[in-house]
Amino acid sequence: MADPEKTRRAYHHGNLHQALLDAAAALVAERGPEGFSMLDAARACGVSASAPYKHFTDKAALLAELATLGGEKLHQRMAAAWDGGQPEPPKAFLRLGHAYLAFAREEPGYYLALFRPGAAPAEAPDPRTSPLGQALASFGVAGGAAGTLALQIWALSHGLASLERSGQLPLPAEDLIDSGVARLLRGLGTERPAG
Amino acid sequence: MADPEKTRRAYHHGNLHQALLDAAAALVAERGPEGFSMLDAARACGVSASAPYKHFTDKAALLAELATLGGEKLHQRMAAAWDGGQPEPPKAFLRLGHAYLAFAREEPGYYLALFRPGAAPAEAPDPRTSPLGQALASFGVAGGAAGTLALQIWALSHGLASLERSGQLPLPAEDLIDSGVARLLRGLGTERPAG
DNA sequence: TGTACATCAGTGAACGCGCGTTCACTGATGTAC
DNA sequence: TGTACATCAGTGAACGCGCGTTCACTGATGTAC
Repeated sequence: MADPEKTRRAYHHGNLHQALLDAAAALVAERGPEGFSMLDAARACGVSASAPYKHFTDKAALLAELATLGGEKLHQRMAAAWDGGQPEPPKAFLRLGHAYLAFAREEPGYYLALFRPGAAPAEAPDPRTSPLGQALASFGVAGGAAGTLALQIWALSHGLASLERSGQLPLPAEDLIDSGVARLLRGLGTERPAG
Repeated sequence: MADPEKTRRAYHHGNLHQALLDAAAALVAERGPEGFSMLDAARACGVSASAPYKHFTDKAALLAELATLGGEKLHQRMAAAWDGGQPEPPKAFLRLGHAYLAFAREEPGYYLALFRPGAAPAEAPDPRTSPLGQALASFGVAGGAAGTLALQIWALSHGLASLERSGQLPLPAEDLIDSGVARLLRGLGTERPAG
């Protein structure tokens, strides 16, 4: 809500652009990606209904920027969690899953905007530069198996985050992702080549 | 659109109730759970704007019934796919995952209504009577492991269906769920008891 | 330091629109006798 | 079979509302000299 670092730049409102994004994220978190209005966002910033149009051409443009920022935030969290695989890849791998869950939990507005139905997520990130891709590579998983395993881990994380959000997980998501990723990795290890 | 079996009962409109649900499912599939309006649904049925209120007290009531029906449809598909584990559990297990994906694909309106953010999904179904619970039991998976594995498979299926819906799956969801479930099962098999 | 000017973030009134919902009504159907 | 009546699904006009967006404006800030 109050970011003292930024209020210093008090030109007129200050950073209405960022304030609107923050307000929109909060509203999306509360009421879903379609349940927010430009007027709500303006009100939350203490600004007139037309002010947002000085910063976003459109409601759609605001939502799109929210999604873009969400993608960046998620990537940053994942990269920080992987941290080059320190101190050892298995530990870092577990941090990756936790980072995904934490993002969905702590930034629900950005998370929902990013995965809102109909949001084109720019392009799929290059798996080799993504934290998950690096993690798998450092485990010696390569080729087709790396691709399928990465997608399965992603889907598992995403599914757990979604089910947790809708209150349908009777067990802690962290435990489930830890043991799930471990099972996927161990299952891959004992795979017959022709499977 | 035209279900000849049902048009026979042509009392006034016929089955406006069901027609409205069908129309709403189609609209939700197109524009998301919040992107549909009662007027759209009424228009799609060729009926005045106030007619729906003879069948649903509310827009929320219509959405809630859509979600309830979605839950039943999903359960029916899963039960039919499991089919008592015939002809052998591993084969039937694969059908389970495919049934989940098929539901999300073929009934997107019901699927989205069922998992819409903020939709309270009645109560969680009893795992022992759910097709997934039966399947795990017939594999000899029981106790804590059955619970975590069931949730992991559910999350994996749900995540894959979601990612496919938003066009982020570069590989066929069926292949990923088959190999993912196999890996989870194999990984569970080689688990140390203390893990 | 002081003045003149350009910039541009924010105002507030206004618009047209579609929505959810209500209400008194109409007219087709089903039922009792 | 025929008549009288109750039921209730659907009508259409109307309401108040919040929304997205526009537009001419104002007034604070930054810049040039």
